[in-house]
Amino acid sequence: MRSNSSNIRVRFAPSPTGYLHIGGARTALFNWLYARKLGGVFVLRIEDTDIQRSTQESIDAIIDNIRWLGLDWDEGPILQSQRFHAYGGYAERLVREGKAYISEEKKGAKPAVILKRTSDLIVVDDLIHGRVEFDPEVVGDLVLMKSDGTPTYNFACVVDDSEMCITHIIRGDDHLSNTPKQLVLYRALGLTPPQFAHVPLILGPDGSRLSKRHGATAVGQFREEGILPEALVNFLALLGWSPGDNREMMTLEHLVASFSLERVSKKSAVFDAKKLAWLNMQYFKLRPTAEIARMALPYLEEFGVLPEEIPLPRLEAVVRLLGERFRNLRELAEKAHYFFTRTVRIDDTLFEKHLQKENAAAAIREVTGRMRALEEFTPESLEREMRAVIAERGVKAGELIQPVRVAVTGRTETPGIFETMALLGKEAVLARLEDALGRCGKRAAQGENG
RNA sequence: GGCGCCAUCGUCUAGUCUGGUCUAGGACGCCGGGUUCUCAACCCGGUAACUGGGGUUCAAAUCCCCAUGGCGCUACCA
Repeated sequence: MRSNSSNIRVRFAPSPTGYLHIGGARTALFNWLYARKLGGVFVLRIEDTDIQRSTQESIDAIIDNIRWLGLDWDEGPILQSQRFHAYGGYAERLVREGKAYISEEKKGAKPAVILKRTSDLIVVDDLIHGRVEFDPEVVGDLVLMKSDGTPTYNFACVVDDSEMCITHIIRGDDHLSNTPKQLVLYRALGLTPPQFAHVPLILGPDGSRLSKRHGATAVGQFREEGILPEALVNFLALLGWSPGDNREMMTLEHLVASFSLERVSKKSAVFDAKKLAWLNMQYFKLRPTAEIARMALPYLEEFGVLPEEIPLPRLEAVVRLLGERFRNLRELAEKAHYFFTRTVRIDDTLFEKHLQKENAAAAIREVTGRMRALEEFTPESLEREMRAVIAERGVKAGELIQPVRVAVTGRTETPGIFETMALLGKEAVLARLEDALGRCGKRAAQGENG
């Protein structure tokens, strides 16, 4: 546990009924930033009172992803299910004091404990929204303990937050309507409520609350795509908050230094995947090549390249050559895998367009010959030979380079062709050029016969 | 339906509290140009917003009211 200079205590309390969501991650981040900024304590509490839907797998995944984001906690994880004993006493006390009553016996089930309604105006003093008033009638009678003997969410939440001495509850806007219920509970229990800060929701591009139908929404999915944690954290921080000085790229340290609840927006924010992609690219620029190469290894597998067929130094050279041509690791693998395969596949339309053109075969045949004679297979020597052929035939550079690019890589967009071929190596380049020439010949023969 | 929250470029936002310096700034995206063997990256340029209507005021993106719209909550789920 780290030393704390304030008595601020915040918590992140996910319910383990699924994976860690983008919205949850941002709530966790804001809580963490607040605690770290003010020297407070960050508590991780797992709200697993819904035993039907809560799973251990989900708990593990949530914890794993919080760590991956670079966040840590000072206390917990505390499982609510381990605290079932704590709630009954409070409920009994409220009954004893005449503030709650026991529901009518339903056959076969235990009676529920229900808090009687109050008539006092309920005022939420929200750190982000300011003063919000609620008619106590919207709360009505409140179930505390359900017929199955477990506490309701709002009751467990209040008891836990109080016992854990939580001073600030930072959570999603969707809970603002829950707050009057909790306030009523604090009042009934004679407890001082914590400060509330309701942060805006994260929306999908269509303006409705972000959900699965908008595509990737779980932290784990972004992780799998090859999004860097620092990029995701940075992006999330900018959703509903800004430093106010036009800064875009910020590390966790920067965020801690400049974070404040006063600068959190009231307006919900639309998740912009393109901006995330851009940020991710920016962060890739800051990562050492060797590190990126190591991270890319498993992604190459998805393209049928076995990790043992990938010498790390060679992969590093590929990553270096790729430069800024990828926005996530999956994209990197997609643009790198042809460096590791024996042959390339060129689909018909591509072949048609670039290799069936007038004189393409003849030109390729000529460069192939020149390359075969090359002692040194370097970007310089390759460029020299290619340029010679280009000059000789009086064509534009692209007219030779594009067909060669397609023949050698199977795609129209690659890093510089000379560097690409040099890295591919003489043997592979010649083999691929000859494959292409063979296919040209076959096509030509077919054309003549048919 | 009831209750609540919110409202600046397509998007994230600065500016609103403490009216004038805002002919509204930055970023992503998009469009155009440069560079160039393609694609990126990079550099230059451009596009584009104060939801509407009433007030208050010498002055309103900023304060007030109403309307409209969007979202959220309306469980013995969390």
